[in-house]
Amino acid sequence: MPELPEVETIARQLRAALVGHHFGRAVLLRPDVLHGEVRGFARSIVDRRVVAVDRRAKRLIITFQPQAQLFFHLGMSGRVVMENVTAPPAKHTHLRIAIRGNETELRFIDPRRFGGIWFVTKGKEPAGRGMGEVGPEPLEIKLSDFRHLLQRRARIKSLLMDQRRIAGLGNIYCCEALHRAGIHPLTPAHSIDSPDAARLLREIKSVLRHAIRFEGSTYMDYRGANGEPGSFQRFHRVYQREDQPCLACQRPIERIVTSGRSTFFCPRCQPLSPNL
DNA sequence: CGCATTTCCTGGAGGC
DNA sequence: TGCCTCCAGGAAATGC
Repeated sequence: MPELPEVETIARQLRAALVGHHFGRAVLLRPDVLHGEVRGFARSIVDRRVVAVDRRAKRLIITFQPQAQLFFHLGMSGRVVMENVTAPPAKHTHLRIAIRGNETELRFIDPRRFGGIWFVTKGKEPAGRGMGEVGPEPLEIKLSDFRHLLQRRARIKSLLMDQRRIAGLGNIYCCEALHRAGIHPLTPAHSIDSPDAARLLREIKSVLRHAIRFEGSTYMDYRGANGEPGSFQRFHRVYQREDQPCLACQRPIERIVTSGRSTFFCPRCQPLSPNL
């Protein structure tokens, strides 16, 4: 489940591998993963020089000359990896792009196909499922703006998961940040007081930076662009730890479902205020 | 407005 | 061993 730290890791690795290089031949094995200006895609990108690789929200953006971009959304099981051209492609490899004068190629692999690729030119914005409007970056948002975000009735976990409000957080890092901040996931956002809001934002930033340092969390599918798993799962305090003791207080971690998602928390460290 | 439900999709887990 | 069913889950559409 690639969230902000996982996509950031892939972006950094791809940046090192791609910037300054030219795309070679592209082979789209599964055309329905490609959106945007689909017509003539392979012809459009061949021989173009990559000038930047960025991340915005959970999206990976490859920019190349002149005036064209590839957006990747990895969904649940998507991977973007650099592999040797002679290595047999994994099952569910949907796109391969050769790199000129290089033995590695870029491969997009996505078994569950919740992810996708968007190709746009002339500064146009991609649109459609997975490419909707997204809120501010959590590592850049100011405390005053974050406080403003919390002025709604929604439960804090649902709000943090809503990409239109704040970008890049998914199930893992929402659960982890809420535990570290001592806030119950079902707390109405507007009832979080000012010091707790500051604490929550601090913990969000801290857990994201820490996770980036450890190249993300690999629970099942996630791999970096170099094929290596992340190791931040070692530091998970609640995610996927149902019935295991809280690392702070020993109470068993509980799992509930909210907004259709598994949500893990410690009932002692994250009490739900009874007067709500 | 906010939340639950459904849809997309596959691999893995559990039942028998 | 193998078949079947169920389930997770990011995002968005739909219903209440």
